[in-house]
Amino acid sequence: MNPPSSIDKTRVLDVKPLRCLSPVFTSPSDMSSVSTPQPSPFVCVSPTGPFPTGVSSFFPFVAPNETTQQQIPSRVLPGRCVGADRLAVNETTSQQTPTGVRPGRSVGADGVDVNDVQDSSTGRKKKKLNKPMEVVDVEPLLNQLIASFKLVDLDQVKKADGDKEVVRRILLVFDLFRRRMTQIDESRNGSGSGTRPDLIASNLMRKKEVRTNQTKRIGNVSGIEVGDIFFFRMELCLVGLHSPSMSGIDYISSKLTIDQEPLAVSIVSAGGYDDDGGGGDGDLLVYTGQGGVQRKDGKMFDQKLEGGNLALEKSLHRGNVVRVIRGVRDVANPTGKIYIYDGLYKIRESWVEKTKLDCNVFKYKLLRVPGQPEAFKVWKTIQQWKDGVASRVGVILPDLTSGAESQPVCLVNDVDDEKGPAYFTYIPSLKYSKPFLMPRPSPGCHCVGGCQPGDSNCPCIQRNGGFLPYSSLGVLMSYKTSIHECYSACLCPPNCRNRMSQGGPRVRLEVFKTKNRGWGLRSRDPIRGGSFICEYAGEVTDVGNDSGNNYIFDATHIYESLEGIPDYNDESWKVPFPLIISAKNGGNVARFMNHSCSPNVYWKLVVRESNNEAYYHIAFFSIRHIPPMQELTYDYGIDKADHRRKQCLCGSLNCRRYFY
DNA sequence: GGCTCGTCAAACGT
DNA sequence: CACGTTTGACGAGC
Repeated sequence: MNPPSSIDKTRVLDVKPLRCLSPVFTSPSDMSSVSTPQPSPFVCVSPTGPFPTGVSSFFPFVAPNETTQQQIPSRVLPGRCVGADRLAVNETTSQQTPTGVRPGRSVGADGVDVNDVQDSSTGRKKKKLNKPMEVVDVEPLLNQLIASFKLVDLDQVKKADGDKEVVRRILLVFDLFRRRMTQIDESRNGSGSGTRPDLIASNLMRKKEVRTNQTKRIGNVSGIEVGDIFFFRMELCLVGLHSPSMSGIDYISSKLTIDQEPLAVSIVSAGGYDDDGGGGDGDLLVYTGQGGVQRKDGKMFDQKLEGGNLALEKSLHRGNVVRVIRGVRDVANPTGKIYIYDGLYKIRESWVEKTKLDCNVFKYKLLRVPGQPEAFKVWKTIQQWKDGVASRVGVILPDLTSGAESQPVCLVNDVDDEKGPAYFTYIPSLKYSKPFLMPRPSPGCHCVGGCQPGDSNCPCIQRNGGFLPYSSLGVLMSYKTSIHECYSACLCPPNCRNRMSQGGPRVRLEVFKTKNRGWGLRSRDPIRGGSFICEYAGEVTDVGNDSGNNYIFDATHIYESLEGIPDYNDESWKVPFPLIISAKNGGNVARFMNHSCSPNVYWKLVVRESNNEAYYHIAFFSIRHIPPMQELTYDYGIDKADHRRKQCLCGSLNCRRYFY
């Protein structure tokens, strides 16, 4: 490890990173620079088509109830059928067992109803007093997501055998839908009602046959790479990596194999039994067979050679490979687990062991097939760095922010001998010379204990359409174009949930030297889909023709993205002025994020309002779950002027070949 | 096909 | 915070 004092940052090499942006004003003539902001209604520059002002082509996350429709009368929600189409989240349980409702579940006037939305014209509250107050009509929402991600009527081939694109879109729809249901649930019941949004989402998707890789196969599953991570068992089911919702062993039924023998296809090692994760390189796994435990009373008995145990035995004798999914505890969410696809293993031997309680259990020793990309091993290595057991090669600086961020950001180069990027000043946030003036003053909240979901009186929640935009885990749940965070006029503490982008990165990021794209950004910690990563810090500038500036974020670029969030295309453009940020002289980790045509990160507009001033910030969020050490990239968008483009080296299948 | 059963969930409460 | 409680979905097997 190099002590920071040994590095003279002013003497590091000045190498231009491969991220040359040419900011160009494409704004209409009535737009002026930041220095003289117009207190006029927001101008929506639509990049994709002539949308009428204020009307988006797609807006999936409108709460489909009457009040919302009144607020947006021009918006018709197709396929909406009150009654038959309705999904009852709590309806069945509360009606079937009206006396057996658990505490915490809102069954009446307690809690805050979703439909309890402020009427903007009268200022009065409207409350839907119909009996099924607990019913949330979420199915149309899912239908819209399925449509917008082109998953309607998947053909039989795709259902049986998927590809990377289908897998990605299915996982995206699952997580977007699940997060939105979590948001609705929290707003009604505070910390949540106990319903399982993950189960509801997967159940509905299964009914609609929005799933893939249904054909069980031995070996890798198309569209899923070794090292991919998952946060729910249901995600494994939907993409065909491991189909049982709970059981640890997946196998092909004896009816479906040629010689009537069951064959194992995948196992989940998640700590339910006394498995041995194996020391050393992490390519060994001693797996315990299933059964032998009575779930009701915890009694133990002998395991039997049937079901998954028999399938593993048969796979051993045939020498078949088995997919291994390793479950680890999620440090960021101790009640949850992360499932890592660790690739193919071969069963080497099996035996029967006596447990402490004198019961027989089956044991299977599995060895990882060599030549596969590292997956679980990466996790082990990172843990060893953390524990100080293993030292890291190529560390140039342990923290290039010099303490400006709460999490240190390591500077690493294990590729060549370059000693670091060009000198710059680390500033953690965006600098404005002048705020944007609001046409009307915007009050701060009085949530001394932090904004709480379901508090319909909180002005910050109202500005976000009646919902807190972030979950308790800090995951983005809102689909609105812009997020309105609490700011200086608010009485809530700095750790308020609605200040997510103000605390800097929460994961341990590192700036590293890529093989062919200059410096890049990645995370040592796993990142859940929808997590805040960092903002784009720098100085707001109106200099759009500084060709020597390689560190520019330009919100006036066209951001079209098929794999992004549905309303990513149009509504993100509601910046009231052409926002261009220069991070040339000063910036944060975001200035190192490279472009990709198939990115894993996207940005949203975060508005911080204080009385009649507004500050617009660019906040980056993960599009999907990102395994540790995978490079973080976003789509730089397209410059309409079509000049100064650079050759793109992102390497994705749908690469546009250039970026700006 | 309907039914039962068992299963290395996930969230919340204590 | 490790453990129990609660509510579950899925597929195998009958």
